[in-house]
Amino acid sequence: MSTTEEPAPAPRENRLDRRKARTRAALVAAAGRLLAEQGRAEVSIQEITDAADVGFGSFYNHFKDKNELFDAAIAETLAEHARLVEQATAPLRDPAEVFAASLRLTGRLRRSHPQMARILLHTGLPYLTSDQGMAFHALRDLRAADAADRLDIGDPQVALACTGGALLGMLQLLDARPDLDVDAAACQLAVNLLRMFGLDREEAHRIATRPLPALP
Amino acid sequence: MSTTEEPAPAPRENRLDRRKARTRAALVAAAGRLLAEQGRAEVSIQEITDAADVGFGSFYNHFKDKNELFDAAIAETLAEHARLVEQATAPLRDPAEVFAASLRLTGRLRRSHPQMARILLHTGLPYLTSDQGMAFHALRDLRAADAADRLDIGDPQVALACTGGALLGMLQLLDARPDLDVDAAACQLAVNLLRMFGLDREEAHRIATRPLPALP
DNA sequence: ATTATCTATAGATCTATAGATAATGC
DNA sequence: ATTATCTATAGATCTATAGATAATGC
Repeated sequence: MSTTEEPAPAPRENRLDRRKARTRAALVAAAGRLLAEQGRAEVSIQEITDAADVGFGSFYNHFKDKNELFDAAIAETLAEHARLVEQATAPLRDPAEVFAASLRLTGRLRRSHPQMARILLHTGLPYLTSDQGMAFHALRDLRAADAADRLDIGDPQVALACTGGALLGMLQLLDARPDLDVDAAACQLAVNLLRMFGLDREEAHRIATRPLPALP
Repeated sequence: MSTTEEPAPAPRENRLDRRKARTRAALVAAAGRLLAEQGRAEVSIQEITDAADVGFGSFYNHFKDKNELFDAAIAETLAEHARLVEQATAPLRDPAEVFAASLRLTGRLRRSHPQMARILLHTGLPYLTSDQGMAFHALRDLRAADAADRLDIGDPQVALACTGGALLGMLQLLDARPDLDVDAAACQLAVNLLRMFGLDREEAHRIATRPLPALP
């Protein structure tokens, strides 16, 4: 309403703001932990606030309802996953290798970041058609590899659905069969998808067994 | 306890049994319809019995709780799907074509059997590691094609996870984007997976565009 | 003085059962 | 007489809010 646009309210973060942020973060973290073990419906707000060590009523200072919190927890997990893969694959030059390494790293989450793996798995399929995080980056990588003539992906949307679906199928397999060799399975997933997009068996295998950049 | 084993109690199905079976079937059918639209947690037992036009209390004559009913509804859907694909692919001789046709038919469920497609999608990933229905048949088909040297599937468990996951990813894509060409997408799914298992692009395309047997 | 947190509780579900009613068996 | 179904309800959640308490700002 004022004629001059407020340049920045400059809310000058104070201790109160930090305390509020801590409470919110505790709720989001607790929701993430619980979400890795159970479905949304099985968890009550009371359980979440208990796990976060926060008063029950405080919940409503931060979230309208349970879904809003779970959505925040999932968004955070997806962003963390994207950041992690992004960083680890940054040094790679070959687009096909970026693609393969992203798949292998995500398959290995089962060991390196079990909670994240569980949350990706339970969030699952609906996320493949959203345009945030993993799906967005995967589509970008696929297009890049196609443009560089390293992969032949056909319809990008179908390619993304197949890639993301196969990846989730693998996370499900690793979750259900804890005895499987995670690295070997992740490697075979990458081989399979490289072949899907036109590489021959030997080249796919070569690319999928290159040393994997360490996670941050 | 009796020394002679009862050969068959021969319960001689009477009208009472048939009425009971009808009530049960009405509950299962209603659960299927509701499950295609909403998650288990969002549906109350009252809603189910209303949709089935059955008294609330009757529910407990047939099921211990809501999950038991939903499990029955899902099991029935999966069995129906398996039967449908099984029948339609029975005349085919080439194992690679059986594989491709199964995928295409399932992708097309979106149009031919929308409720079934929704239920498969929502049941989703957990089902890939169970040993009933779809997963079981797909694994059998994959092994057969591998044994006949038509496909090169590598580790069967990984191959199944990739196949089932990609299929579910495609069902999700078709569900989220109703404007897509179902047939074209289903065909491309089949091409992608045939390539994953060693066929070259042209042969994959040829097999994936053969006339599809009609659904029963 | 303000703001976030906490405790306690009312109200809204939803489930599971008890008891009455209707349908079928014999 | 038996069995399934239906209606009604008690008891067990679980959510959302009101009001009290504690922490910080100024």
